[in-house]
Amino acid sequence: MVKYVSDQQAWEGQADCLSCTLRNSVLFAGLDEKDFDKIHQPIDLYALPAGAVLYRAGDHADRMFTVRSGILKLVQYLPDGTQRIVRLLRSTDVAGLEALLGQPYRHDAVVLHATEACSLPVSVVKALAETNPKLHAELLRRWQRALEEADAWLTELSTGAAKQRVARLLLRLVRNEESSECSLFSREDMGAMLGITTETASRTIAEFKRRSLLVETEPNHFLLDIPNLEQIAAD
Amino acid sequence: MVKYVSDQQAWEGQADCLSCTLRNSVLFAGLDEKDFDKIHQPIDLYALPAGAVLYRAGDHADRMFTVRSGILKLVQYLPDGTQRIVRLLRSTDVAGLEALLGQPYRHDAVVLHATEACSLPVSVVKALAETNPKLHAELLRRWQRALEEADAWLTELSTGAAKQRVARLLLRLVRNEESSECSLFSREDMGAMLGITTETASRTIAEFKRRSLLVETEPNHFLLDIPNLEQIAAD
DNA sequence: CCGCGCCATTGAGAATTTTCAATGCGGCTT
DNA sequence: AAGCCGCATTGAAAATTCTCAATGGCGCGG
Repeated sequence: MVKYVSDQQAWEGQADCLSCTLRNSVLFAGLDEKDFDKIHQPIDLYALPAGAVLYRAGDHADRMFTVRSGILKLVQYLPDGTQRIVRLLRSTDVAGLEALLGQPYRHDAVVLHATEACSLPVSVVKALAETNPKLHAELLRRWQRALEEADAWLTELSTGAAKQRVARLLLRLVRNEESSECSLFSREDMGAMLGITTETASRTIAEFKRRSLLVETEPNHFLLDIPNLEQIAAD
Repeated sequence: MVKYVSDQQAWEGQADCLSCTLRNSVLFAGLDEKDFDKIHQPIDLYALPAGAVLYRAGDHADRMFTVRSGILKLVQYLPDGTQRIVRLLRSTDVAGLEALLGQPYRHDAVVLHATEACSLPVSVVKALAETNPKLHAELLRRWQRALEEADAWLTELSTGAAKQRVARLLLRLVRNEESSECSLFSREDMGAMLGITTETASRTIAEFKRRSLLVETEPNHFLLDIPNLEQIAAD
């Protein structure tokens, strides 16, 4: 079931940026109280279930989104309809940077794990960026981070055998986590991330489970054997 | 044979930006005479043969480069030493944007087809960008363009069968060209661009030649049968 | 409670790609 | 002129991945 952001059920109220718990790591990290006073359009907060669509490729882009929690996929399509997931967005990431350039969105942005996101009107970000050099520098860093992610997907997730790609994806998902816990996606989505078929993704995960490289604690929720997965990822 | 940019033989003198023939399409497009007067460090022009290295991943990044002609590859490495080409840079493209953020270069930048490039000291670009909003906006557009390229490599060049990928690469190389002429790279480089082996790249090109989808006019220089290649690329 | 639909899993054969080797063709050095 | 080196090409078998199909579990709506 697909829900658009405009769906009222998703709306959770207006964000209070000043007391935001992610204040220090988020796009607006460099702003102070005076800056926030300049914001005259509401910054809405949404709670979005898996499957919800933040925006679609080609849509007129009038806002950007800061992800507070959860996971989103950015999807692109080939002429023949094949879909390719080109990036994942997680806590503190920004979706829809292209809005700043007046371009339409370039991907479908779809929720994979239930997500909380703030909606930032482009006009607000533009206005603040013009007067606040910190925000401005932060925007550049965001662009660069997106680029690094894209490059990493090419080198790590689109190169080598299926087993290596799956192992690298798993490791990437737990990186920076204290535990080795990891909650996966549908096999179809995993395939679209790795440039392999759904069946190959399924077979690989199933094999990892049989080899105890993955232990399923709840449905689609796993503990990873990191050292051995690293071995596979490396070759 | 590898030549670094510092190699004196490559140096062709200082660039005269004001009378640059690419003036309107290049990073500095929005600058006027007054802006150029503010440039106190030389903008050097280099002529680089195939194989020359503009910079290496990890190098301290103190300048950016505008490509005037030729083709460069941006290369990243996997832990096991496998190389992956993540982007190609051509006329009017900018290499080394990460220098603006004070980060080291993230790729090796290596010349594939003899290249002319201008070397822009980061300090110059930074200073100009602070006072000139046009340059500033242009920088954002460059970042976005790099991101679009990276996404396109994922969806077009790292998805589907080898034949499709090769066909898409060929078409991409002649796009925006008046003729269907196209000068290729070593099979090894093509493999590294497409995530396939050197042999598969070679076999595919050889097959295309036998099928007259490619006609070799000079060594490694081809005329393309665009409609039929598009057919293959689509499926 | 039943039936249906979605999704993960698995099987089996076909197709593709990789791997390992060998060959041949310039161009360049000695 | 001979030998060498780098590179494209090709062969053949092995390995991987895809395709097409079937099965089974699970949740949800009727």
